[in-house]
Amino acid sequence: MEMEKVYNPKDVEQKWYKYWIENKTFAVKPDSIRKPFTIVIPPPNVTGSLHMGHALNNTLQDIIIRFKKLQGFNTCWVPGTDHGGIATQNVVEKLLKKEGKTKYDLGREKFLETMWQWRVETGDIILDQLKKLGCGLDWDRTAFTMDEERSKAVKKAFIKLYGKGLIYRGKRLVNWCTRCGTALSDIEVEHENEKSSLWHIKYPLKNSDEYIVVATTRPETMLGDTAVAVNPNDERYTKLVGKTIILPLVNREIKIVADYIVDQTFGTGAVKVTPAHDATDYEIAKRNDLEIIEIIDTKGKMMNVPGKYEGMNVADARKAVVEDLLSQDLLINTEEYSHSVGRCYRCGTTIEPLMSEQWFLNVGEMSKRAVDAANKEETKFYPPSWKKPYVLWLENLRDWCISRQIWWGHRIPVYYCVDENGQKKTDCKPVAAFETPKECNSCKGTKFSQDEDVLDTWFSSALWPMSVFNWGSNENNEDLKYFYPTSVLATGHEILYLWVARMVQFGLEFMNEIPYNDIFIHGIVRDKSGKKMSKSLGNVIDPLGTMDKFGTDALRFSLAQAAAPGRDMQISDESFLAARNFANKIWNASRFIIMNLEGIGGLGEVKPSELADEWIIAEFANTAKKVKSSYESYDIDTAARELYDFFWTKYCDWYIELSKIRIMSEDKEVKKQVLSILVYILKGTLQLLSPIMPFITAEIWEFVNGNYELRITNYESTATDVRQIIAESSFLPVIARSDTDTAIQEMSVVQEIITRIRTIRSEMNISPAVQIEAIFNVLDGSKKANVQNNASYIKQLAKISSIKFGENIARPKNSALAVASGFEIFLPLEGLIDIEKEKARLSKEIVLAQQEIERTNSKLQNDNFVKRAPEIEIEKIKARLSEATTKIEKINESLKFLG
RNA sequence: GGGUAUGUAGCUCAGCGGAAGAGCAUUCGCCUCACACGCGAAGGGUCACAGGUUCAAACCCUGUCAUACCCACCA
Repeated sequence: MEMEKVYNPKDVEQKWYKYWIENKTFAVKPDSIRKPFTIVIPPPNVTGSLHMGHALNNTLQDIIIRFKKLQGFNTCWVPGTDHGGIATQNVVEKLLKKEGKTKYDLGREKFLETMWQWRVETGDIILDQLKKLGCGLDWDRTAFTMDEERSKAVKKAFIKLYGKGLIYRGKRLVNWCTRCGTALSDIEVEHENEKSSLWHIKYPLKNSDEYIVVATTRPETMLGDTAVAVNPNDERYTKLVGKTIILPLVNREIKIVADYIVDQTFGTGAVKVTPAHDATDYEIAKRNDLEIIEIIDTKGKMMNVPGKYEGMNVADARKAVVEDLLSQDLLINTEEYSHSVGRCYRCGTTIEPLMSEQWFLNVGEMSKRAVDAANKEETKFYPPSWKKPYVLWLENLRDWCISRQIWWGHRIPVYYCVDENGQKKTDCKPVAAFETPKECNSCKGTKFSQDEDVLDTWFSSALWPMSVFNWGSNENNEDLKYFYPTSVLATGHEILYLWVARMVQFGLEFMNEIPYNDIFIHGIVRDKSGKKMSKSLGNVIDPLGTMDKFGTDALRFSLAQAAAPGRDMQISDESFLAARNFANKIWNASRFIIMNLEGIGGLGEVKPSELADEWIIAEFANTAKKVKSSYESYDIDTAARELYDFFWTKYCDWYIELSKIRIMSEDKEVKKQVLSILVYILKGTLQLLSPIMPFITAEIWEFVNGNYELRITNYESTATDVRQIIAESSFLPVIARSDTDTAIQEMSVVQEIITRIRTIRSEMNISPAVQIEAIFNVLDGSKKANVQNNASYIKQLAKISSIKFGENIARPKNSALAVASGFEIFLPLEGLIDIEKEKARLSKEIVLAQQEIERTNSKLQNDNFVKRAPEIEIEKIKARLSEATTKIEKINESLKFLG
């Protein structure tokens, strides 16, 4: 079976993923010998289809999992999806709307049926797309936050917290989305700056001509004012505190109160207080024992207000109030003003703070424990800079509003004892339970109604690392014991608080143990111009399209290469193209080697026989070490770049080129010897690269091993005896050598010489077909042997016909000069040389050498440097100085010679 | 108001105490028996600015200025 000239990813990818699935390559069970390495996927919403953010997130996880597998860990990566609460309900509501229906037309039960049906039809799309990405997930463990097992976990967690008294119900000021018709938690509100106005309004004092001026961005809420507040230290208002105001338009009597929170410098220093619709005002009201009047209902309409305004929506009410104030001469001025407005993170509607009866979770103790864990480095951040904001957030956390007034989600498992008419019996205590209770504990009644609300979708997400291992049905099961705590959580920073922090809190609460040791925070994928990708901007790049066009490995490589921990990245076709070219380079280098394996009767031992061999083995050892430690610390970008550089520049451009002399050799043993090394380095590199580019490396691996007939064409499950590239503990041993540095140093001398000759060839426009002669005038005898021994390299790569060595050789006529690493190299170029060009070239080199002399001299003349710098450093500088001096000397001689 | 990052070649980014690097783009030469998705070579940078520490700073410290994101009870 021949390899194609250009790598064609499509067939290869399909074949291999199918093979992995059919052979259960990623299926895993607890194992008493091997250590586990576990990741739970950040479950994408069932609404979603794969976007670049998912592609990045899952590529990184897959890289980590595959690397750990190679290292010998029993790796487990659990897939799944999130029911996505409000977001998902909104999608289905929109579909209904197209048919001209609302969820109320269907009713709760029918609507949920529709939702489930829709979920069954579309919910797994994203999982299939993850397969296309090549993710090594254990599909047998696929979980869904609303499946039976996960639902059990949710109920169990709720009941436990309820039993501890940490969950309570209360009427509080909450964030309300009038469109979604539900309360939201504090972090589900997104703040955005918006241009608006600051209205200055006169509030007349009772029985007086005096008035106090308040400034507000929400004039319509004045209808619900129950006080005006000033700062107790504000001398302007000291004598007004305690006085009564007649609230305009409403004619209610309200008091002027003093409260420290009022900023004297803002506006007029006097604040109207609307406790029912503003968080600050609510606190002022609590401190000052003020009445709370609700004037906006859950639909965003005015209520409990003078008839004229009753039923108006907020925006209309604002206009009306402003007009009325104006006509009564109570509006002093309107200032342009920009302030931040809260919006629903799911639909963008302006949030209305209002009083509502909700379920809350007291998170005080859990937060403290999470902070402790972070401070003790039990949860460790990559990069560490995320720790501080994380801790700060936890420390200032308020109780979590966990109830939502939607239908899609986990219904709150609280049951109320009701009478014949379905009315709640106030004397009987509500019960939290897995199922409807049989009998009321206090009145022995048998009729119950379940709480109408559902839980915040993030409540079930917070249980994910436990619930996927069936914590819900059995706390002591083997999987949970073995895989929990998981090893690392990889995610973008946008859900650090929403999800990551809460998993830690719940993990500590229920398992008494953090859910993961490492928190790997990666950046956000941006477009070419640095903008966040979004549908509305029309700048999204579809990863599926990218995979089709450039190949999955190319997509993965370009994401990996850009994924420095914590940093956002810009992605475009150019980066995919570069990665695709890399894949093709790997393919062709491998193809070249594989072609040459034919007929050599197997490979031999890896035994270096000359400098290039020593050198590439040394370089590979260095690369392998760096790459492994980079994977280890989630510096995936570094690993990718190291491999790219090593493979392309060192392996292909130098080693393969140098090996060609021996590959073409008539002597079979010589050929075999060099191919053994070529294959060893190739296989080693493929393995190190396989976490990032699993498909192409797997395919080539089989070709190299000569297994491709078996594996690729009819790989039926019987072929399991052949070790795959991604088998556990299959890292090839890295040959470390004691003389690593010597080989690298000696090689660099040869490389420098080759490069300098090539430069001359290029600048003198000498066709590659023309072989030229080189004369080496040895300046530094210690380097002679090395270069002489490797003269064939110079001949091969610099296209030199013959090399002469000598001492005190004068520059031949019409020759070009290169001074490098202890040699003066003359290239006789009779009829080819352009004397003027040569002069210009040499003059330029002199300038550079001159600068070098100045730099090094000034250092050596600095007493402090000579006294305090380490010996090695001083030696280096001296060497540089002498090299530059020789160079100038030699070039000057030549210039004189040229006339 | 507080916090966190980031400012290095035209673009995307590495480097984080001892001579400024890569890829793409540009220019020149090559269809060299693996690859034109390629090979060889060249040009291109007061490493945001100002101080400081150090024999030595793109790298450490301080401040300033940009940019991005996050948090906050900006009426």
